[in-house]
Amino acid sequence: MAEGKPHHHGNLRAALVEAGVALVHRDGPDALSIRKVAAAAGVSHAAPAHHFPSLLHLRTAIVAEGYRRFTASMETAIAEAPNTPRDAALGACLGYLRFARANSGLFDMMFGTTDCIHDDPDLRETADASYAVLARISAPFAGADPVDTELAIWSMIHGFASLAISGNGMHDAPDLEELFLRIFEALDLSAR
Amino acid sequence: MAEGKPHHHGNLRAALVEAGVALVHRDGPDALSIRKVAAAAGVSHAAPAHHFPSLLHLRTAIVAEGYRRFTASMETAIAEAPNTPRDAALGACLGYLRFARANSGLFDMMFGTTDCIHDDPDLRETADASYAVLARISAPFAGADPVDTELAIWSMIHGFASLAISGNGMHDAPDLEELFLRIFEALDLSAR
DNA sequence: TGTACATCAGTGAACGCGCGTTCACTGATGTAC
DNA sequence: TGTACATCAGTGAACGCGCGTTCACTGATGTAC
Repeated sequence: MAEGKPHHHGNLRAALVEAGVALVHRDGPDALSIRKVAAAAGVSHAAPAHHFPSLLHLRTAIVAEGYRRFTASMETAIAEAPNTPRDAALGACLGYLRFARANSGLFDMMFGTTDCIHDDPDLRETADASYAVLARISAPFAGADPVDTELAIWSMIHGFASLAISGNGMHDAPDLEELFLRIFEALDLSAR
Repeated sequence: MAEGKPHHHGNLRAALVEAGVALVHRDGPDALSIRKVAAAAGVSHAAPAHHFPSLLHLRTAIVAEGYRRFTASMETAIAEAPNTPRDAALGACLGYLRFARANSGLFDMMFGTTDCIHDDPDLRETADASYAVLARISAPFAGADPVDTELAIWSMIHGFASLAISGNGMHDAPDLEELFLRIFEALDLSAR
């Protein structure tokens, strides 16, 4: 009995984060509250205080979990098409886009103005892991300054994904991934 | 006396929008409330109800005002460098970036998950005017499908601006506009 | 094996706060006559 | 020019709500002996 249900609930902390992710998914970032999350996890509204000193801490943990899933989404898509550096870069972008579309509320918390504890070790670590994926797939195309290439690819997919989930500019696109493939062509990667 | 102070306050509606823009600028989109905006405009908290039936209406008016300033920012930057189609496109992007950096809260409301009355005629009109600027500067580079080119430029500058104001990826950049100039190079515009 | 105890996760009541909205009102404005 | 009146913007009190947080508590767990 070294693990699993060590006390009453059995890892309430993880259950709260999970409930928070679900709540943000359903009702958006602004709907997140300690009381709703506690209710969704089936505990009293005072219970979360034992795991998160404040709402800010809970939000931070949820955003960190977002980065974990974000990284996983990119890695999965990269693994599906690993043939060439270009395929890998495109794969990462498609993983990026899929995560944003499937988790728009979380995506908005991660990259919007929602404030978190930016010093939080877990948040730093999970966010850095996501950035590392982008740096890795950009490396083969690096010019004089690798950051330029990273930012070019990152800006393009981030902008596309953001616009897609906010409903701007692509109202009638039948297939967003197909559309992005064409947009991606406009990036002159090999020349750098 | 056909205009100016027609009744008590003298265009309280505009004053509330202005106060709302200032509040969002100082404290972010989540800080926006009818009561704070009324206080900032120097009226009682019940006064706004005569001009905005609900908070959603006020928010919508603020976002519409955001699009007005956004369009103006792009037009100003385009007018400063009108020599070539490429200069115009780059100018629009710099106007885009400057607006985002100077009005990050408003920018977030315009393109984030903040909900508005999307049917509102004023919002539709002001948002369409912004999109029209992007379509105009993209037109000279259009390939088979003009939307592809618009979206490529738009995704790139939108992503860059979003990442810049959220503090991701460009922590140590001394000059963001200079950095964007280099990123913009990666867009293969003439070839399309 | 049994007992006393420290630990700690979760409870439920209570707090004060800011919020959107409602409502009867006041008083200034502009107009009809 | 003066008077009665309709209009309407703004007031201040009141409402009910959901919120984060605090606090004394309960009761289960795990451990020392």
